Amino acid sequence: MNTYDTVMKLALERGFYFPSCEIYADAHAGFWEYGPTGNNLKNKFIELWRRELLRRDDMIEIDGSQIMSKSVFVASGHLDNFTDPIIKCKKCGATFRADRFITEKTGKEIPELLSGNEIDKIINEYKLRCTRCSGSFHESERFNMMFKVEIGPSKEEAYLRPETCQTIFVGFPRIFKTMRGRLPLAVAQLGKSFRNEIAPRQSLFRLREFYQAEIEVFCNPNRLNELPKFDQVKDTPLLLSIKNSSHSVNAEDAIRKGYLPNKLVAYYISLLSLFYSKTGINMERTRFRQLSDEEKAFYASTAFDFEVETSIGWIELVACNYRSDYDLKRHGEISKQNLHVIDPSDNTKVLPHLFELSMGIDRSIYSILDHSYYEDTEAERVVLKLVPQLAPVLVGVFPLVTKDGLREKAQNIYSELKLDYSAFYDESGSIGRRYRRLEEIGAPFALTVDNQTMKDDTVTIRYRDTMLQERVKVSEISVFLDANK
RNA sequence: GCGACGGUCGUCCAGUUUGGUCUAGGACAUCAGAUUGCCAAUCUGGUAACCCGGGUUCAAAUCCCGGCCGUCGCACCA
Repeated sequence: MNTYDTVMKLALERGFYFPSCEIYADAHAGFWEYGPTGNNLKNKFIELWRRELLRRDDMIEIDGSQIMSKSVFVASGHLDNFTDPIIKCKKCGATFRADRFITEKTGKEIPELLSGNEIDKIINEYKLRCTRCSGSFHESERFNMMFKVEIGPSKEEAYLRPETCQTIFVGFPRIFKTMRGRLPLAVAQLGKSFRNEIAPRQSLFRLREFYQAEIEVFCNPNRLNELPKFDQVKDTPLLLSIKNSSHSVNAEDAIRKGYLPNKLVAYYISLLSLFYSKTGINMERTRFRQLSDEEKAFYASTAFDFEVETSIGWIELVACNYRSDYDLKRHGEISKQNLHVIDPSDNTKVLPHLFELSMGIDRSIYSILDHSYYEDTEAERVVLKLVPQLAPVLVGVFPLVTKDGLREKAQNIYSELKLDYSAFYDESGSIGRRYRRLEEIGAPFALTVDNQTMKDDTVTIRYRDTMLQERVKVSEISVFLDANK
């Protein structure tokens, strides 16, 4: 079994994640649920995100609505660009991207937004047939990857957001005013997004409903190098992949050598890198890869993907896009609102540009599990080497035996700890089995109450990775945990 | 969405070829009890599955059809 399969198995067995609606035969692909263990891990990941990115950089966080009106997506471009024209063969049912198919067969360059009628006309004109079975085609259709919803009895058209950032953009004027914003201003949001993927696959990787954590940095495009706080991160080591060649440089040199365009971009990429290095992901198996023009999203002018190498290949965890003024300009035009703000540093009116960090939470969670999974063949055990901050359970509390008052002593210790730490109590079976179960969900510490505890009020504390134990006074447990969490 | 292959306890697997002996078996996990008392020990007992729907048949886990899910390939991937 490869690591993907073993992680999948562990996820199912230990309650990390599992298919949504799985007891029903009509459950659809692309929907997954976090079980108790995975939910703890995800919550701790998010808490680390808040600490290492939002609080560190004084960002502000909002929580926007998942259903948004049609106009939002007229403005954002998703209604047009998120739609693919497709043609289906009448005979064998094969489906093709209409525009690509025509270009390939006729050599004709097709404008991206050709109407269905025009596509059908060209198909007839050139007598195009299915490449697989030579069948003729149905009339062309459009497949939109957004989920449409109907609002109220009149069924007004609206959509589930395909990316969380749109709520940040449309909320920007009020957020900026009420929070007395100054550029650059970073607004963050954690929430769900929805994409009607044609072929969702590989559990947490290609989902139809998924978590994003997005950070939108509103900035003055004329001041991208005026950023004093850049000095705090200028020595951050970065692995950059530019046009297929790798560069290991610090943030300052990355700018000097032209790999990164400016201090603002370099600053946030550095913060992101520092954040991920604290999640337990092996940073030597990551890279920031600059996207080619063909790979970039329709709104991005410069784009880097933060990628991580897992057992199923290199995976994009974060899209770092310089979106320029694309979004605010479009929302300004369509809504007819003025989205300009004053930059008090030179008293000019400016339509902010945007640099975004668009993080996939579910993929990050998988990557952390993938990099943490460890089979200790010598001790015949499976260990998730999660960093203590992310462990679903921080500490297990076990009585060595249940008699002679050890059970009650252990239960007392557990009661003392459980409000402040993710603690877990277990007295069933042998002590070794309890240790094994605990390390499979990545708990870094186990406390065991034994006979000596009753004499000197100390317990053993066992380290997950080394299996070594030492004694610590019951009164010092919190001190230990605080120092190691 | 197309194609190939697959879907049996929580997990992995046996049974499907050749319909009946399957009231579906095993291992691990899990629960209860006993025992031991610091690393998945032992013993006893228990819980627990044929993906869903239809068809053929005296009889379907097994054959047929449809759907759903999974893996892989193609396509897609803001």
